[in-house]
Amino acid sequence: MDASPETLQKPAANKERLRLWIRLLRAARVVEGELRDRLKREFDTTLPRFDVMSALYRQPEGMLMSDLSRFLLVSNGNVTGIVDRLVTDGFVVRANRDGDRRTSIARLTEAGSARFAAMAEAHEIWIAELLGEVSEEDARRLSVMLKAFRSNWENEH
Amino acid sequence: MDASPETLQKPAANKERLRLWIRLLRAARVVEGELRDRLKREFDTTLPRFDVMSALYRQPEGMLMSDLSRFLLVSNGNVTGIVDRLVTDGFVVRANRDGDRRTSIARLTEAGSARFAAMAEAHEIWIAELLGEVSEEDARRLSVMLKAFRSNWENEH
DNA sequence: GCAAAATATTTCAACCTTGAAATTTTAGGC
DNA sequence: GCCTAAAATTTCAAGGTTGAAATATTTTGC
Repeated sequence: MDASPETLQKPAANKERLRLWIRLLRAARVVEGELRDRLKREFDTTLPRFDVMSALYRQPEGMLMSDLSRFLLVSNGNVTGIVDRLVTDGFVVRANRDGDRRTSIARLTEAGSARFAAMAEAHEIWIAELLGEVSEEDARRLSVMLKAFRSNWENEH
Repeated sequence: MDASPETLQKPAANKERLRLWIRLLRAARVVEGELRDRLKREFDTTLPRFDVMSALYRQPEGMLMSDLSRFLLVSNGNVTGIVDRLVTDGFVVRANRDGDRRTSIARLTEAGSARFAAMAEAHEIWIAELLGEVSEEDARRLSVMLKAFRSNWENEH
């Protein structure tokens, strides 16, 4: 029926979307900033390190560097640096897959796994606290909406 | 009535909040990444530069460095660097307020203002495109929710 | 008036981030 | 079996980010 491209939609709707984006970004920054402070204070670590450990925690057998960067939506070079530092700290080890000497599989050490478990527990409580005023119903509705948004995006790109 | 702290809420609700946070963060990263690419490609600039210019555009008489960093939710030192580079590029100038030689007011030059106007126009179209599948009604509802979240946060901190 | 506290900004080291180039290794075409 | 293309990662320069220390200036208390 309506074949006009997205940019020719009702102008008021586009203003509303812009407002939504700005507020979403600010809310995300507020929460991220608070999480960063707490991770630093309580566990002497950073959000990027937490993210990497979180990804690895769910894959005990480890992840390729490229899978890690794709999953986290960051560049390859970025992951290299973060993993390097986690290795230095003894939380992650690198191995090769099969006989392929190009690949590098990162996985948590026991110390890394234990450390992440502690952080994840605190993290969940922090989020519950920070998003405490969002009702369960709102959270569920919003969450579904965002998942749909992501799926759509993935399919198109 | 119920005086239990946020962390003692219904566990299922907390899981739902955690899921919401993770999805919100990922959605924000997808959109931010796309905006970064386009700003780089079309205007040879960065998101932080865009943010600073956006803030200054709304205050033609300029902003204190500290107001800028508070508004953008970033550190003081951060703003110093970004403004330095915008000054080098001829988009921003610094001045002193009154006789106070501690303060530094940054404001857009004419070139900066013209450049931002062009970027803002493109930016609005991009957001309309990227969030095109969010209905106007959803956008409004979500937007109100996020504003309430922010207001609450500001009052508590 | 002056010393001390408060205010505004900058500087700096460490880390994060990207995108492009370089490196190393494997796979494919012939 | 080679040679070239493809794949996986690392390296690197430039910029972004924080938090703490340093600098410069103004205000306050006395």
